[in-house]
Amino acid sequence: MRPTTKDLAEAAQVSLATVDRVLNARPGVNEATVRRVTDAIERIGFQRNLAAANLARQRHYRFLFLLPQTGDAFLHQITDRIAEANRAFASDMVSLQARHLDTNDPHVLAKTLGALDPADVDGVAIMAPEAPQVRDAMARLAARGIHAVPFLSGQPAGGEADFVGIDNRAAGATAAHLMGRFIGPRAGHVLVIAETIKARDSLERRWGFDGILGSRFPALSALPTVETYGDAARTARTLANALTSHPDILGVYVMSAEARLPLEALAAAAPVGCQVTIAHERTPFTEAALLTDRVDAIIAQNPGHLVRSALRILRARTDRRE
Amino acid sequence: MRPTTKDLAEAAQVSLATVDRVLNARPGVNEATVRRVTDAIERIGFQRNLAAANLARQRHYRFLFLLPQTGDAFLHQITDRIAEANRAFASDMVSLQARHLDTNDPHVLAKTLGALDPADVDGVAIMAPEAPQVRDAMARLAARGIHAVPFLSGQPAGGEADFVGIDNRAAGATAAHLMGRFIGPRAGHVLVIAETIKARDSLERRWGFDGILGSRFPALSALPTVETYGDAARTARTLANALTSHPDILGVYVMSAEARLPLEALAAAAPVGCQVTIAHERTPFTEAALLTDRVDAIIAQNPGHLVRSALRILRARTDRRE
DNA sequence: ATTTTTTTGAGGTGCGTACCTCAATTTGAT
DNA sequence: ATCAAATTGAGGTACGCACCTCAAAAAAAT
Repeated sequence: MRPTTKDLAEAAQVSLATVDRVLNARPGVNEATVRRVTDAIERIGFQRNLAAANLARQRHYRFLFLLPQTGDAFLHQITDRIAEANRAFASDMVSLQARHLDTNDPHVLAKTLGALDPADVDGVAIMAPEAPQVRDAMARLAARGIHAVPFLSGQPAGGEADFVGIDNRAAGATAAHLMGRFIGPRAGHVLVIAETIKARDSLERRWGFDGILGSRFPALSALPTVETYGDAARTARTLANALTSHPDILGVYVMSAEARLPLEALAAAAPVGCQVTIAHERTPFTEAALLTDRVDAIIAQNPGHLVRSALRILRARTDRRE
Repeated sequence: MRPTTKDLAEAAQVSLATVDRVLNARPGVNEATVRRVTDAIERIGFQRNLAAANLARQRHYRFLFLLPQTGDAFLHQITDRIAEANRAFASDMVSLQARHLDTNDPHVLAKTLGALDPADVDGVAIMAPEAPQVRDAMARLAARGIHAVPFLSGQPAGGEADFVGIDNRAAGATAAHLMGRFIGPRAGHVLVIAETIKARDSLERRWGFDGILGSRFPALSALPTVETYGDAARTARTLANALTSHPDILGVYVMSAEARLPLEALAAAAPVGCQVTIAHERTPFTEAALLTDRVDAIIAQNPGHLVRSALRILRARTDRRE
């Protein structure tokens, strides 16, 4: 049988009240007594039953996902999975909610974070580009007892190194490897496209990409990142510009999660198969592009796993464990 | 406030005892009354509090991982993660245990499964090649109320389609894509190596590999699968044979989770860089091989995620949800 | 030695559910 | 109408823990 607080009290030769004081770090316990209890915890291998504890303190986990408001396919998958997880984990007393806002505007995001009430929310998963205001707002969140986790994109690991999503530097490096191998011995330029280079994920992918391309494939050189800002006209224009001023573009790396815009612009500007094309995230669009050879590789992450990972980390932080 | 059984009783105009009878499917309730309660559940959005329920019924989850006994690096990572998850989820009343046995011997495995007592174990994750005896043993397990999930390798989806691990057909297809693109326009043979082709994961990888290679890269043809049986001498011999009888081997696909044996044999039999080499699972060995160009690509899965997925599925099944 | 302060114990209540017993009520069969 | 069977209700105890109060005991200060 698993030891309970009662067993612990007996083993430590103290009362249940004292065990409770020690376990929940309440004041007014002699140092020596605390040690008696902690020793006993080790000795009998006591493990707090979190379900019972949460029941007693009526705890429920309320987590919020702050996401961009673009209507892209990958983001839809994420929100679907959030809704699914919300249903699946309802019996575990967790409720998940997604809120869409202009995550590219640090003011809006910081204001939203500032308005969060610890009485309503226990943790937030934030998908937004890095910005000083946001970082400050997150620090203030932590002070108010709301836990925040960078989700996919995001802020530098504040203190602890937990971040939900793939290793973006490694993803960029993989893209470079594939690009170099697929292109082969020819020499030329590679076009790199992002929604905005202000996003940390794009920066990290670019970093990983450049590292490998420079060291392993010196015949290829990557052009400065083209930014789409989610604007079709702008994307078409800058992309056409790049293609005409650099006729030797052998590859295109689309770093942003939403590949549709750049890929459509590319299809309009150049015939299929001229460039080795690598994109991110599996969506109906990228999948179709892969099958019709308009894309040569997709680097994808599983939306369901992403949501569950965020949930797992937020819950662990709320419980103050690991 | 979240509705409780008490609220449900009130909403359905019945007593708590009847609510309990309906919720736990106890006999002796009029059909019309059952409907009254289920309607009320829908109406007020009642969700059973699993933590409280498990507390009351003193439930704890005891799951067992049955793994091969080979000393390979990937398997070590898995067992490490099992131990880690065992620690991390102890406060959630789950205990994980790993047992190593000769999973290639269906008799041993079936006997082990047959000896499992529902009083000791709630669920099992099984990593073993497919075999009729094992499938039967799993069916009998289910009858005794012990839930089983194929882990990485394994049995066909018995009824439900849950399986823990990557989509092996897709992995094989990816390997073929990379192989074809890396090799380029040359024509020749590709060597495929597995520990044993009796394992379903190898079969599925082979299936996916052949599908893509045949349809997309007709210049390449894959040789019959070479089996290592985990035996170094045998591996070296058969591999050398294959290389001499087919001087035009342009690529090697190592399907087994333990790539070390085949890769060492390959290094001994052929100079580095003669063949495009693709393997599975990230281990210190394969990582080093990747960096020194003895391997061109690794298709990997995250051991921690694998273990947590198995845990999540086993727990869901034990709770009879989804 | 007395007072004050610190530390500890004893005991209770409640969280939401499971599971049990016994009586009360309703329904169906004769 | 009578009896048996089926159905429902009322109430209790338990699970492991949090959190509260009040008194008792021990230690420290005077």
